[in-house]
Amino acid sequence: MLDSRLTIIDIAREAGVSSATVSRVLSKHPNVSALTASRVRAVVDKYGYQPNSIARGLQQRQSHVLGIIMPDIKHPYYAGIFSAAQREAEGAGSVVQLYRLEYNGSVTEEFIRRLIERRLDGTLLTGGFIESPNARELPIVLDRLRQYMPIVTIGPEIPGFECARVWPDLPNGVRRAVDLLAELGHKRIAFIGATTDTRSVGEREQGFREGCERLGIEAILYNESIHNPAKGEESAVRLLDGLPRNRWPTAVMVINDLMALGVLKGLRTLGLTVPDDMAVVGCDNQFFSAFTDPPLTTLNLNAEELGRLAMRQLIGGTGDLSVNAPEPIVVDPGLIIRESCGTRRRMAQMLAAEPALEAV
Amino acid sequence: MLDSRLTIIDIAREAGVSSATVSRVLSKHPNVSALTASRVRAVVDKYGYQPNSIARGLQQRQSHVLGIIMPDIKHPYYAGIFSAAQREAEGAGSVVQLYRLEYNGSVTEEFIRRLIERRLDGTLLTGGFIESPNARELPIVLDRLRQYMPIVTIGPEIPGFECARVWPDLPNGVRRAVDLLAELGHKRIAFIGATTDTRSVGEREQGFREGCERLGIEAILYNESIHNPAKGEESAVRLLDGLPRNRWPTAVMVINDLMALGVLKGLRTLGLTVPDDMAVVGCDNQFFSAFTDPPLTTLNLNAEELGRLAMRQLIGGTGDLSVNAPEPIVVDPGLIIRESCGTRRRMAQMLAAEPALEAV
DNA sequence: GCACAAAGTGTAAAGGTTTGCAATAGGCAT
DNA sequence: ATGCCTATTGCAAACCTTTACACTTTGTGC
Repeated sequence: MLDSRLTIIDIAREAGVSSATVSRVLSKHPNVSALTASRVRAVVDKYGYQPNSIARGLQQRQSHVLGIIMPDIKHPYYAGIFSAAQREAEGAGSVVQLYRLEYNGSVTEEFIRRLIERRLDGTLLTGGFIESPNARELPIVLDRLRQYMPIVTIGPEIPGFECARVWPDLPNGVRRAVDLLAELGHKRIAFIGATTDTRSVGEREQGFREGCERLGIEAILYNESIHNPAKGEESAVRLLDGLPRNRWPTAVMVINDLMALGVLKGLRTLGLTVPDDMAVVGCDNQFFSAFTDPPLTTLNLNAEELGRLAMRQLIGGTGDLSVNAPEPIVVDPGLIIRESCGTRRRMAQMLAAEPALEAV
Repeated sequence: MLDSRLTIIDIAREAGVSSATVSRVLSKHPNVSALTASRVRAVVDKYGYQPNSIARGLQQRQSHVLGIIMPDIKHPYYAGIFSAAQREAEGAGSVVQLYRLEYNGSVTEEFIRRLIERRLDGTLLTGGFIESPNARELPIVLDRLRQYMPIVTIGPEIPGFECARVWPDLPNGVRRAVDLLAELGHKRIAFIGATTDTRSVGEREQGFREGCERLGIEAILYNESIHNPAKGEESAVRLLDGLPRNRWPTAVMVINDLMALGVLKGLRTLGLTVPDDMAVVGCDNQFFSAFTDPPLTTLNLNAEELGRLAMRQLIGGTGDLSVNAPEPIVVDPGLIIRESCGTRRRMAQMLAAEPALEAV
């Protein structure tokens, strides 16, 4: 770890100029003669000198580092956001740091302390913790954070805290899925995975209720706050076991694809065929969803689009305190129609009628 | 963004002490009286002062930032590594930054420049780009990077570059899977997804060959360098189409679970039943793998374990240039036996015989 | 009372850049 | 020649901490 100690002053001395000049050469400042520039660059190359971005950060009072707060990078939804956000930041010459905050965690003073300390240029915030309906002190803590850096969130509005925001319009997406099922002739639809824990789940449920109500469809809500395959399997079985045969739904919407995977398995063990005995619609469009048996109709939340747009806002300075919170950017989930929801023929008709639907 | 300008000197003035004392209070230096400490802390709290870690980093010549270089955070394997590494770093008071480097990218001067500039405390390196057999200049570039910071890699050895390393022992894992298939009576096994692109694939293939050879099993290699579900489906069909019925394998190993998902689908469309007509074994143990139809027998690469161990090395300073490269830490992939490889009865016997096998 | 140690605190330098301002030099019109 | 303008460069302060060193108190053992 030798030449890491090489400073701009060493380069300046060697090139016979002042450190100011070297700095100007390196940051492509116009006011420097071509001759000097080339001489400086030669010395820089000769020693392989790399400017110290920490010192630069101190001087410029910006770190070119952006923080991303999310619960679980292993979840493909968050991974998609993170990936796209990182790419966007990279394009702007910045780098991203991940700050993990568990699903059920809360944004404490101590937590934001870590962010402030780092003097980040901004923070992108997403995950269940900003959706908890009983996070009373959340707006206060976030206000404090905002004194130090711009904030952009991905998700539903945080009551009492206005900021730049990108919003996946889940109510609309789910409503659209309900529309599809109605078109396919379903009159009684179940919703698996309802919970009051987080608002983005609440939004799906809300979209479901509204969609059903509007079309006069009987809505059956099945509560389950853990949304994994195992619980999906269990839920499917319990839901149907708990109903007399003549009250069974003919279609189920599942809160996410992971859980839908389990639902498919549960239905299979009950001897039901999807979609003939029961249509299934998921939510998330995970990469395995096109390869379930049968392939899963689902909502595409456009995680990468969300991440890209949010990061773009952050970099563009829209998250700045001094600017009034702009209207949220709405990202409409696309409905991805595969086989789990009904016949190919019907699909083809739908696609012809509404080109907005995506088929994959 | 007001009080972000508050410095340690302001606090010192307000508390009637010197900045040195404030610094000592904040970094819990012992030589400071309880009285002074409490007075300083009161002022700190009153103004909500947060030390500037950039200035600290400059002074201490360490950033408490660690870099992670990997191709694709959306891939669950890398997400697992990243997640565990982040957690480990967080525990040590550091933070991680993601530097993306595409699967087929190469570690250029320009790329490491970005890392050096940031004065990271260390780098964790993993992904296909360090496995490319024709990356001639890789050791040179990495040597340069190492002059600035410790490096730990996850994966096979990089020829010509010694460093701390965590290695998922794929040959052994695959060999073990072959053993299992042999035990189950298979005499002809295909391997789908062979390629010469990256060495970690090569390692799997090598393990497969060796395993088969040792047991006198006929090995059929099917080359395909793209490892996604669609290619899996196609590969399964082509493999079997290309062989006379009496030369068909009775089992296939697939390079990863994602591709195996497609293989399952391909076999289904061919009218074959898994595992009765054809046993299938994947590799990765992705979270959907327990919910395919039938559930997939697979190798668990222990991504999180890999990430944790690598980061621990990095933090522990084992990646330091001055230390000779230690023996690599070997992580043995666990064989996860589900239904896609054969009968439950046989499984139970296996499990009883070798407790090292994991069942999920 | 004295020598000495220990504890607590302050001073100032250092860490590596960037940048406002001043200085210099050269070009050009007068 | 003179004065002015512009292009180029250097000087030095500022960014905000940490820490080696020095100094002052206070306490202890004799």
